[in-house]
Amino acid sequence: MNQYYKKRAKFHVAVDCIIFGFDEGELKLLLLQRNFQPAKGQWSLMGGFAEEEENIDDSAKRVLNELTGLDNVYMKQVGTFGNIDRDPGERVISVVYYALIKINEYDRELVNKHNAHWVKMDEIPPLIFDHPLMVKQALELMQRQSSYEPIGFNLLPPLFTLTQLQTLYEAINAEKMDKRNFRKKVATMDFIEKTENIDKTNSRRGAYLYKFNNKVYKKDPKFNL
Amino acid sequence: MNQYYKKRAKFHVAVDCIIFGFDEGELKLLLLQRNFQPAKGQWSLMGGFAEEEENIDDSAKRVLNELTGLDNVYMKQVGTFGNIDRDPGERVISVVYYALIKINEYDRELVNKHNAHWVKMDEIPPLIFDHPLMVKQALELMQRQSSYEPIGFNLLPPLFTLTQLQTLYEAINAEKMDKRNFRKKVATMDFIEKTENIDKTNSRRGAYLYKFNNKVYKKDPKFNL
DNA sequence: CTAATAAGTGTAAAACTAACAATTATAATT
DNA sequence: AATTATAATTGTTAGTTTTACACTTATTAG
Repeated sequence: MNQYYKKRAKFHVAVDCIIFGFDEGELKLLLLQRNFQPAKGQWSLMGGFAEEEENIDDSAKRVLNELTGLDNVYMKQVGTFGNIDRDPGERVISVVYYALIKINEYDRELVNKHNAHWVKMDEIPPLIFDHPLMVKQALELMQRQSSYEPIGFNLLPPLFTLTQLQTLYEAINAEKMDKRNFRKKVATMDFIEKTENIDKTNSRRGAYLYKFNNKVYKKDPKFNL
Repeated sequence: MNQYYKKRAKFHVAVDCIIFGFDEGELKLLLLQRNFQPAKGQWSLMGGFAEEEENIDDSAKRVLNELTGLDNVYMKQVGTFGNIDRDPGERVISVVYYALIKINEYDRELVNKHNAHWVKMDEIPPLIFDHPLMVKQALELMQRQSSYEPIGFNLLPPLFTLTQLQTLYEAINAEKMDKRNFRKKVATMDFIEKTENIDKTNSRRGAYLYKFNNKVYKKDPKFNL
């Protein structure tokens, strides 16, 4: 070990994940009702400790994968929570990420094993430690980013109707939008492409399915909703 | 120590500061030409290790104070950089903050002692480790935040002219603005208050000095420039 | 064939943004 | 005392974007 670093304090470092999903027209979080210590029985975010030979971003991916079985998930760092007493057990510095997942794709067995549940944003139970603050900051960050980057599509299936897309953004921002104005705006974004496919799940008439074309987006990456 | 945490890896945790200042119509960073190991002689951000009994936010404040002598400085966490090899000496996880300081108020002796220098944003020398990425992210975050929160005033003296204010925002966003449009917008923000004081530093005629009234802002916190 | 339902569509007023140049107040110079 | 130089201050118009608002269409279940 280099002389220089020798007598510096070292810290436990954890990652915590705010896992967003979109289902039944509502934004939801995947939360644990902890079936393990510490704080067994209480509600918390999914988390885990960083490991010796692992980039922190990879720790977050690993922890998310442990719960959902998913890879290649959109994740974004929210920030780091480093107050001395944030974990009453011992000092732990936590790096927080939010994840956007397609709610049909996760591994139900794993989720059951961890005793995790999807909870609507407005029905979040009391959470341990500073997890409520983490959720608040993650939501605010996600709301802001979703307005100028096309990250919302990570919450939708590959093909989606315009009604689904609008409902998603209404859920994210917790406010209704005008249907005609919304569709006018979408029509200006040529990376949101109409397909020939029609979804008849929600109407007799059926609705055209659209897809997000990332290649087209990258040519002229402007987005706002 | 709690049984639960026992065999977890522990990490060195550092903070690094991107210190913004505004001087001579330009945005600048306070950077170290390191007169200490490691990487002595090279340019870097001001940084330091987190201590055992210290919130991470307070570590950042302490490190900033060690260099500038300043307290009560506006600081914002940019994010945490946790790749295994980001510090070639040994693994160090770094929590990055940006700070906005009034460029007349810092302690010149301390700054000299650390061999720190103000560098224009477009003349930043090569920096060690992942510090260039940190600077890039800090600048982007600060630019975005400065557009919707009144943080720019932290870079100005308590009394400032509209020309100064405009030049500041032009420096932050690296783009010219129209003087009349800028002033029209400022006129709509009643928390930017005209005083009776006049500054004759830059013109024979003199320019009215304005101040930012945070109390008024808090009543109706909307800002965009 | 009727009823029910979600999908799909256009227009006009209002608000905001962007582009543009002359006048004013003052101090230094002649 | 008059002239000059300089930054500060001030409005208008055209263009663009945003908002508000309601009917028609396609389809299937009954």
